[in-house]
Formats: sequence, structure tokens, C-alpha cells
Amino acid sequence: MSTAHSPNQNHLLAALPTAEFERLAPHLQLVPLPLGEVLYEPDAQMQFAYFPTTAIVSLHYVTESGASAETAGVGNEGMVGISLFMGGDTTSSAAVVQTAGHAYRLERSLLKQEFDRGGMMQGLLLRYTQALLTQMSQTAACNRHHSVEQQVCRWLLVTLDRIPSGQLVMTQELVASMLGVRREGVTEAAGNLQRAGFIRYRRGHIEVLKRKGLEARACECYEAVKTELSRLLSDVQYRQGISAVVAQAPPPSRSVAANAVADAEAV
Amino acid sequence: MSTAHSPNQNHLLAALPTAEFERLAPHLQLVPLPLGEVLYEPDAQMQFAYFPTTAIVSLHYVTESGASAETAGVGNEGMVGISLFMGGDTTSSAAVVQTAGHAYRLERSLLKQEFDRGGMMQGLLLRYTQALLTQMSQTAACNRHHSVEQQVCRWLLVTLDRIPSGQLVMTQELVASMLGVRREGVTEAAGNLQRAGFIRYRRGHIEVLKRKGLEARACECYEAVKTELSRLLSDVQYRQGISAVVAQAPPPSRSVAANAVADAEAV
DNA sequence: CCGCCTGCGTACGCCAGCGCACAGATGCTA
DNA sequence: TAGCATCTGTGCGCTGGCGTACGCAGGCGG
Repeated sequence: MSTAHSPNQNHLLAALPTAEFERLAPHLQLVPLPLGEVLYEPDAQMQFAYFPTTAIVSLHYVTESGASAETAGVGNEGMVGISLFMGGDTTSSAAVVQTAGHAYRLERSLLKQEFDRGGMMQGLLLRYTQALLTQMSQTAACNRHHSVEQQVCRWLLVTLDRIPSGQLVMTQELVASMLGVRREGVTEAAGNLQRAGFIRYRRGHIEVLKRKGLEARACECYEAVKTELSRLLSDVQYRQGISAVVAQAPPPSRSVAANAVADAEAV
Repeated sequence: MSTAHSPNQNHLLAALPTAEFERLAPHLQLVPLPLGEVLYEPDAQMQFAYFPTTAIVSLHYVTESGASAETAGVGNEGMVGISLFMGGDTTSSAAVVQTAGHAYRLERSLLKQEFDRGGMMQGLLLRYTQALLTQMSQTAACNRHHSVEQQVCRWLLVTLDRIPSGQLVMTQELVASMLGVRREGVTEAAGNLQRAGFIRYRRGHIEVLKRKGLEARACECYEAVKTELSRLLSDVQYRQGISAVVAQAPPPSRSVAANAVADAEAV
């Protein structure tokens, strides 16, 4: 991956007006995020906010007994470190790098300072936080009601949306720990999907062949979260021509969302 | 219930400095919230924010197939209508009154206006929002990993914390729909708890006899959410002597939380 | 080229929670 | 006081997901 890096690969940073961006730019540090790196642990004081570009970070909750579950994921559409401007400083969840890549990080006090100016940054971050809320509540409902296979599909899709290539570097074990289910459950689901011709995988690599297929088998939660994110950030103007967060015309009502599968691109 | 009503029964309102409170006070309308009332539906434009005093409101997500799950609850410690100041205007979840009572409501634009002044109100609401995030992610993990009985205990405890009397008006059917589980599951769990002498119930009324017992059987999630809320709002000064949000001394580390059961008050 | 570590396949028993169905109990209303 | 709607108890059979355990294979390092 020797492509040029730019803060604009992160949608939040790309949406800042020039003045605000230039105020922050000198302080944005590009950092590599290797797989498995822990950006912060529960209840620990965090020093930086991270704006992923190519990396994906997973927000986890780990139970006393050691079981874990992802409560939300963060890619180039968002930011890690909400609590820095929300006022709590710490969170009860952990942030772990789920797909290696890069992110720009910003020192705690600078973020807070920019947030408190009450400009565009504030509005963006707040709306992104709301999207995060949606994601978490959706995850809660999903964990209650949907099958492992549905969740695997959902999870592949959201991950895919954050990765341009369509090639996920990802063991089934890891997927299982994200979803908080057994590895064998993922193996079985993945087997079904492979037999159906939707995906192909080999030792830690998952390749999506038929996106539509996954969408058809995923639960509603995928579309719901995606639609809500694009709604919340629909009016942002990117300084440069980033492809929109979600290329989707008028926000469909929820009941329609299920049928939207039909007009998604094939691949 | 012919007690005098006061906005100070709501912890957020009670924590406002005098100047801010007096600006809002003339616009706070006391409204009764009957059981089952829908404060807002998914994706609908909301006109008011609600600050419960004696009522409890439940934030729900309803799946396409009609199954539902509570993602968070709001009592006198919080507010319903986060999205009004977060910038999204609407939410994908519904807000339903879970325990009848009262709330003060505030017109949308006035809330937003006060929030945007950047005073104490803003900080309070943001920190409360973070508590809500914690609650939702905890719920997600809880739905994944904990048993119905544990969840019933947790749910009774959080509800109890919001109701002074200790007498819940609550059918098992309703509890079930909150948790997103079968009614029979709740019946069984409640039966166990009654046999153990922790609670007593009769047709729509649940009385808690031994709080300690419930705490011992509940999952960690109860303590975790409670501790986090008190941490986030620990530094607030109430204009009047409200009993603190949570009467608890130094925030115990998570691993200790389980043992904290021992020193909770009986009954 | 060989061996080993890591990731994947599969199988078996187990149980929590589900869906359904119906009987008994309780408390409101007439 | 009787009737009735509603809430609660209980008992099926079913199944999805868990825990465990082991065999196989791909791919990397020596």
C-alpha cells in the first residue's frame, strides 16, 4: 500500500471548511494502525482522537467472564474518541484495530478546543455521534433477534463499505470475536455463503463475489445503519470530491429498505 | 400521587445554574405521561424534549418482523430527545412510556437554543448522552451474553433506581417486551426470584423485598451502567438538595464491582 | 523440502430460549 | 355477586447456538 495519504480520506476531516481544516492540519499526525493494536482500554484516559483513513477500528465491550462483543465499528466515515469532547474523557469500551491501515490522530486538547469553538466541527462530530448511537442500539436489537448468519452478512457488508478493495484480510476467528459468537458458528455461516457463491475465502482472506447475495441474507440492520449515517451526513460539503459516504438517492423509508437490495450494484 | 411537582425532580434540570434554569423555567410544561404513550416514533420529527420526573420512558427498537428490544431507558436522571440537539432531529428508535408519571417538556427550538449557548446545559446534555451510549453498548453486550434471569434482575434494579417507592406497576408481559424475550421466560425468572424471597408480585404489581438478592443475581451490566452514570455526573452541583444520582463513594474498578453487592443496603 | 503453527471443517451432546397451547388465578366492572 | 378480560403458571417439542474435541490443510520459516 504505497498510495499517497491524505486527511481527506477521512470523511469527517474532508467535510471541514477550509479555515477549520487548516487550523487542525498541522497537528494531524499520520499513524499506522497494525492489526490488533489497542487504541484505548476501558476507563483509561485517552490522549488522542483517531480519524481512520484506511484502518478500521472496532469498539468492544468485554464482559467480566471474558466474553466480548463489538458494539460499533469505526472506519473512514468517523472517528475514535467520542468521549474526548463529550466530556467523559473515558469510555467503558475498548477500541481495537480490526483491519490494519492508517489513521490521523489529533491531540486531545486540540480536539476539545476545536469542538468548543462551536463551528462546523462541532456539528459534524455531534451528528456522527448520533450515528454511533444508532449503530449501537441497532447492534443491541440485532444481538437479540437475528441469526449468526445474518449477522455475519451484515458484518461483511459494513466492513466492505469501509474498504475500497473488497478484499478483507480477516480470519473467521476474528469475525467471531467481533460478533461475540463461536468461531464454529462463523465457519458454518461462511461455508454456506461460499457454497452459495457469494464469497470465497482462504486462510485469513475473504473475498466478496456477490454483494447482492450478502445483502439479501443480511438482516435489516445493515441497511438501517447505513441509511441513517447517510441521512445524518447528507448535507455535508466535501472540500474535495470524495465519493459520497453512501451513494444513495432519496432516503428510503424503512419498510422499503428491504427491497433496495434489488438495485444495489452487482460486482 | 398528589405530591407537588417540581422541575428539580429531574436531575438534569436540577443541575442547571440559576441563570440558565430561570431562562428555561417559564417554558417548561408539566405533562402527565400515561403508560404506553408514544413520545415519538422512528424517523418522525419530534417537537419536544422530555425531562421525566416520575415517569420512565423506554427507548425501543422494533425490527421489521415486529420483534422489539429496549436499547435504553430514561428516568429522572435524563432526558428524552437527544437527537434534537445532536443535529439529526429524528431517531431510528421509538420512545414509549414504560411507567406512568410526569415529565416536563421543552419546545424543540428552545432546547436547541439553550444548547447552542454553550453553557452548563450543553456540558450536561453531552455527558448524559455519553451515559446513554454506555447504556446502549452495555445492552448490546448483555443481549449477547447474559441469561434472561440476569437481565430481568438488571432491569428490575434500574427501574427501581428511578422509582422512589419500590413498588413497580408492571406486568410480566411488559417486562418481556422491554427485554425482547418471551413472556414465559420472564414468568419463570420471576417465579425463581419470588421463591427465593427477593420479590413478590401479583397481577401487574412487582414489589422488591431484597434488593441485595437481585443484585447478586443480576449481571455486571447493572453496576457498570450505574457507576458510569454517576461518574459522568459526579461533579454536578444541584441547586437544591437532591439526593445524589447514585449514592456511592469512590468509583470501584470494574473487577471489584461484583463484590460491591455485599455493601449495598438491604431491602 | 520438511515441519510446524495457525486457520478451517466437522461432529456430538447439551441446554437456554422459542413457539404454541391451554388451564388456573385475579381483580375490575357491571 | 357474577362475569369477563387479563395476567400468570405450566407443559410440551423444537432448534440455534454453545462447549468440547479432534482431524486436516495451507502456508511460512528453517
